[in-house]
Amino acid sequence: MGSRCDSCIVRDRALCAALDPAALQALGRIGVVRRLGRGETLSWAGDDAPTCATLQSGVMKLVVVTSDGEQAIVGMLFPGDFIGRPFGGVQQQDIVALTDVQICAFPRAAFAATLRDHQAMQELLLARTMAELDRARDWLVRMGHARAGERVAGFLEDVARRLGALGCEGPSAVVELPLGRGEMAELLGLTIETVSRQISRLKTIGAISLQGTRRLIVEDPALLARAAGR
Amino acid sequence: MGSRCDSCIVRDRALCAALDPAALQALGRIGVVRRLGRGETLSWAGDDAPTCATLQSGVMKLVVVTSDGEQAIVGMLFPGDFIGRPFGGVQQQDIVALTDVQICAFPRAAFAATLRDHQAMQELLLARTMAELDRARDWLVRMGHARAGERVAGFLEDVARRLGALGCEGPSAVVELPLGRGEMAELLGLTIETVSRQISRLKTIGAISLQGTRRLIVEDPALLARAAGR
DNA sequence: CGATTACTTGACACGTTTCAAACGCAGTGG
DNA sequence: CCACTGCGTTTGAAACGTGTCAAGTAATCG
Repeated sequence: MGSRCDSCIVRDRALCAALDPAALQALGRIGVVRRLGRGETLSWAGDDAPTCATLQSGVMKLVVVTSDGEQAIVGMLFPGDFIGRPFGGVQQQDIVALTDVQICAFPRAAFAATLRDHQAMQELLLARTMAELDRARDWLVRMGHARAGERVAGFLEDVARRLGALGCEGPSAVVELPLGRGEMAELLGLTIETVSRQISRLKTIGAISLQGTRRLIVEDPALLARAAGR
Repeated sequence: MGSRCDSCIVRDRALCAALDPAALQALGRIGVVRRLGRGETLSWAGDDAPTCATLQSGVMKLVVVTSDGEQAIVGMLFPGDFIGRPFGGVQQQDIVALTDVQICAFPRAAFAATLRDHQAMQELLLARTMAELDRARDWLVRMGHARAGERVAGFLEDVARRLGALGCEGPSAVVELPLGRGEMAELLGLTIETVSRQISRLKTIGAISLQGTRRLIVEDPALLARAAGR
């Protein structure tokens, strides 16, 4: 374990450590900081997506509209994550800010050129994309085999960890949930009502508590993990 | 085992078209053909996976063992698909042959070196990995929001298409299913019984018929697509 | 403060799982 | 050739969990 795990700081450090300064400088020259407010859409599914970017702060979601008109969230982006298709291909999802976010945007052609000049960066991007694939497959297992209670508990655990609040300072942790109940339902393939019921259940067994509806306190991480089926 | 392979990825048209002959020659020099029988495991989850490979013929599955001891199939590999982690990272799934298969295996270090020498190949691999990610996310939507009937119909449609039998010759098509009912259940997050019932239902409405239990005939592709919810 | 939105809780219907049994087919030995 | 056995598949009945519909409560914003 060690220091603050998995938070954006360490992720950035991993990126920095793996890259030589020249590569970072090259990126800096073509990058532009952009801010989006909560709810704003960075790009739409089917767009030619002329920009790539890295997420610097905040949380975003990847959304697809299903054939029956419902929205399904197929992924979340946390600080340090990469956005875009440097070598072509169409982004299949809308990318929407769940909180106020700050990104560093790169024109696609320029970003691709920078990748070509800096092997290590391209290799890192490939390794990350494969890691993302593993994460998507983990969710696939969850969606296929986990009951509602396990999905909700697993999601809360995941968010707490990826926002850096879990496993860092003592037994309990506080997180501001980036998603409302409806969005959790879209992500987990459940209904709002079921999500709400499962959260209530986690409260009654003492795994978590809430301040308002969005501030989550993980009272008993072990209990939460067990509810998630791990 | 296995012999030299001069045209390891010839079956992969897209790859060939995108790559210059020098890159293909370079791959041919380091690649070795291997065959696996149905049921054999190429590599286990957690292995350091010292080889990369492309699948030349047959079908393979990616399997994870869940915490409760069940197996879940999180992906399938068809001819032309890539296997492995050229730049490190641990393969998180078992890779098992569903049929007799033929692969072209590359030592990881040598494959990585070849990628470094041939930019276009590495870019292609990245693009493919991102496409694979999209496919995993499509399944994620299915697993989250589709009913049992839609999952089964969607799966059959997908297999028929990826094995090249659909959309090629007229209205009906014949496919040898690479998975038994139990494996379909593992893939779709259902039980054997439910899969069986849904297949029976697709027969009664005339979308498909069966010869034995594994030879599938798509009688009405449009009807099958509608049952899949598209 | 009221209006609007988001969340929670309850009762019932529906679909999937679970448990159980029957069926069909391939391989084996009488 | 047939009965027997083992395995995968199909079918049936009941239990369970989640979705649906409806109402009530808490939070947010003007």
